[in-house]
Amino acid sequence: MATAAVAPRPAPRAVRIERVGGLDYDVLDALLGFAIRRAQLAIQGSFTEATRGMDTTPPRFTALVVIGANPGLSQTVLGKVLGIARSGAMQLTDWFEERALVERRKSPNDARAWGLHLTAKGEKITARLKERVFAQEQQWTAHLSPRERSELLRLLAKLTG
Amino acid sequence: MATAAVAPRPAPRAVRIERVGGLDYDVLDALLGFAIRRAQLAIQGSFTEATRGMDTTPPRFTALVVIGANPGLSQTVLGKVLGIARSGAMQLTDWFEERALVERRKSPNDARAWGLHLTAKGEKITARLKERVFAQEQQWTAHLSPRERSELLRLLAKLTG
DNA sequence: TATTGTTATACTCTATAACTATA
DNA sequence: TATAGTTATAGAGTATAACAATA
Repeated sequence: MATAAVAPRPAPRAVRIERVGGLDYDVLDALLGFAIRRAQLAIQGSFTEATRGMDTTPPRFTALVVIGANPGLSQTVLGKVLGIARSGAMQLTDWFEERALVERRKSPNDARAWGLHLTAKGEKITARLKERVFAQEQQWTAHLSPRERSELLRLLAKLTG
Repeated sequence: MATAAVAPRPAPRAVRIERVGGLDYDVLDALLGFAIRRAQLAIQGSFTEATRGMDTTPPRFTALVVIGANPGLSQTVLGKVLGIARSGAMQLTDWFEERALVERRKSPNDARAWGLHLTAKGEKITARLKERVFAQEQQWTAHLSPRERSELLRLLAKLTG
């Protein structure tokens, strides 16, 4: 499908919300929602730094991992995993296919659906991404003891059911 | 500035990432980044439900609270609190001013800058939003014991430094 | 009828860059 | 020179709605 080389977009700047000194944050400091939002922006910044030059984003990473672990996945299910509409999952799949990371194959069970599969190149890149993302988590959670880290993971899982 | 009544946009659907049954999430389950992303989407969904009809979003809520607690705040500082560019803080301020929630007043110290202030209407709406958001947090964190909730808050704060 | 993938379209949020007026 | 606000423009990400093929 790719008719021309696609120029990788410039790396997005790492968003870092700094706490503004001398400012009254009022109720925000007591709200879990705000704390999670801050954490999300911070980790997204770390992710961007850790994967710089690899032209990826958190949803792309998630998609590659899930397709890798579930070969033959449909686009509809991919959308559900990511929490986006089918049309978005399709565009994402197009993006991967243009770069030869993912392949669409006819589903054996359902003639309407595609089954998604990583290509050899996709496997390699996914493996490299996993390494980087793990290293980044290591670094990002360096402030926490292993016990705190797993407790945080447990509490977040409990929260989202 | 408002020349015509502004139609409130339709309430955005509450995004809810459901865990897809029978799917292998591979390394994602061990990554704090993914857990936080899930939590962020979930709480954003709850926020949307809790404030339905009030035409707000998490950044808007944050802005109103911070302006309320720090009268005379400049747009530049507002942008820093939210982690967005100055131009974005300006558009947000325009949006508030069109709805008569926030007022720009000349800063006494710096003729270049505006000082932002809540109007009486803005105060009232901010107070109502705080109530709803608190009630939502209460409900959202019902799975957690008070100890777990404060531990989660502590760990997130430690994480983002 | 319902669902999969697709196309077309639109909108929100945010960024960057250049401009102005002050500092 | 640097900074606050502004303007213009652009892009990513995602949504909705309608359609064809298949279930």
